[in-house]
Amino acid sequence: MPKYDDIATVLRQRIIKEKYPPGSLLPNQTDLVSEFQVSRMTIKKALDILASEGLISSQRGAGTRVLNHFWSKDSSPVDEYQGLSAQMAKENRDLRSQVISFEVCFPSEALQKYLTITATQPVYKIIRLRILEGQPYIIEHTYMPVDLVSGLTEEILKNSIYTYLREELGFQIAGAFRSIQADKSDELDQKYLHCKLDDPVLEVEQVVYLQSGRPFEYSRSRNRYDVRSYSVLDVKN
Amino acid sequence: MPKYDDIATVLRQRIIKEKYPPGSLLPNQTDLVSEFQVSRMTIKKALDILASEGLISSQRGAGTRVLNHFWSKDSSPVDEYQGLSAQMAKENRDLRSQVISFEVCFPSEALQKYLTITATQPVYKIIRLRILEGQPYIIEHTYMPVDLVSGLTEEILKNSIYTYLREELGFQIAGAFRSIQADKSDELDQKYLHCKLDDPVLEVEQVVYLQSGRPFEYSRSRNRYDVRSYSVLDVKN
DNA sequence: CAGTGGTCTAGACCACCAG
DNA sequence: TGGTGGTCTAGACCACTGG
Repeated sequence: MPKYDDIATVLRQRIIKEKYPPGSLLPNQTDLVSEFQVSRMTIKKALDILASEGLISSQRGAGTRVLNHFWSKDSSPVDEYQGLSAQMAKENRDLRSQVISFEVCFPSEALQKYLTITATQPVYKIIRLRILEGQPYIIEHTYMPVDLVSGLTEEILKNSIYTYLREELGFQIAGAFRSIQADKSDELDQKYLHCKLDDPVLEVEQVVYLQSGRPFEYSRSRNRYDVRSYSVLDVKN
Repeated sequence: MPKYDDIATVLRQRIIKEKYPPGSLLPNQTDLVSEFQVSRMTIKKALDILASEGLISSQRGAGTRVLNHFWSKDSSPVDEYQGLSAQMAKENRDLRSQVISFEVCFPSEALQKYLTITATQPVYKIIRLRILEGQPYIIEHTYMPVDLVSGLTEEILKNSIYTYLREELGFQIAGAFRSIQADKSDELDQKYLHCKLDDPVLEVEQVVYLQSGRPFEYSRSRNRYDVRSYSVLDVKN
């Protein structure tokens, strides 16, 4: 673990414990250099991490201040996605998956564009209902190219696709591009999420990329509107 | 402008023009050092920028690869918010604002928590309809502490609050915390956004912070579900 | 194993903000 | 004007990947 991560962790704790209270100035970078016995660039990197977490904000000439936050805990960060299973496991919550359908087909034109494949490269088409602590939670429509993601079984779908991809296939994920919108509920939503006819759904569309640069998943997650919201931190510079 | 920004701009252009095609390796960092005649740390910073934009992905031992994306342009990045006026002005789109109500009141308990103020500190309570190219677009419910944001007038509300805050009051914005959810439309939405009874809305809640660490705005933007979606780029490391 | 990217240093200069 | 953070260098060592 890099030094700047350790230093960021120490400083983060001080901010949380209000040793550096909201609105106050942090010690200047030269003082932090003396305290941690590292070079100033390393201190700067640690501060950059905290700034990207929205904890502090630095200004030339002035100093580095602790920001003063409220943040809601029941919102899921939209940019910390390692698969829903991993996210819920981290919070020790019981997540089950029910496979609604599991097929193979040729991709539509839109899907060809998303996954950068041709019309004749087959894709898995998976629909799963995710059940959180006994309550219907999300319907996921997932598409993956068969040549890339081989050997999927119902058994894997019932557990975690992402665990399989990481641990069995050695996938390394570079990131994802997501789009969030509201929609009217469709028949599937009503049947499985127990939405009422006029209930809206919150839909998250995503394309996920490997470190090789290849997209390997396109999915649409349809969330009950009353149980889930997404949060984003927007930090300048 | 820092050197790393210039270098990032040059490399970004090469990626866009496919001098470095999707999936290919970039020249290694030592080669880039020779080409640009800067130190390796500077090259690294330039590459970090491109990585944070989702254009490339680096791996120890292997190299730095160009990612292969498609991304939709009709989605608004959720983390590039300088106020709606500024955003639309940049795209040369005609945005008007109709003031639905403009009052002063004491804050609710929730609002006290969001804005870190007491029950007796008055706040502006503003409801505006934003009209894009003649079409009703968003209803914004905005709350700001009167002691911090002084001198608001209807005239300012009809144009851009953010321009006023930046240019007249000298506000420097550190960032914002947002939460996105779907909701059923209420009477105001139906009346002003011309939603049908069973149309959903996409709601973005946000608290915006100054560089001093103080929150100065809490707002809820209610968007017609069929005209707007938000996009997020999620990059690992 | 050679080659890659990640980290780190000890300085230096500069731009900016405050009093 | 003194103190702050932002940038930049020219090296160095290390961890990891791939053949």
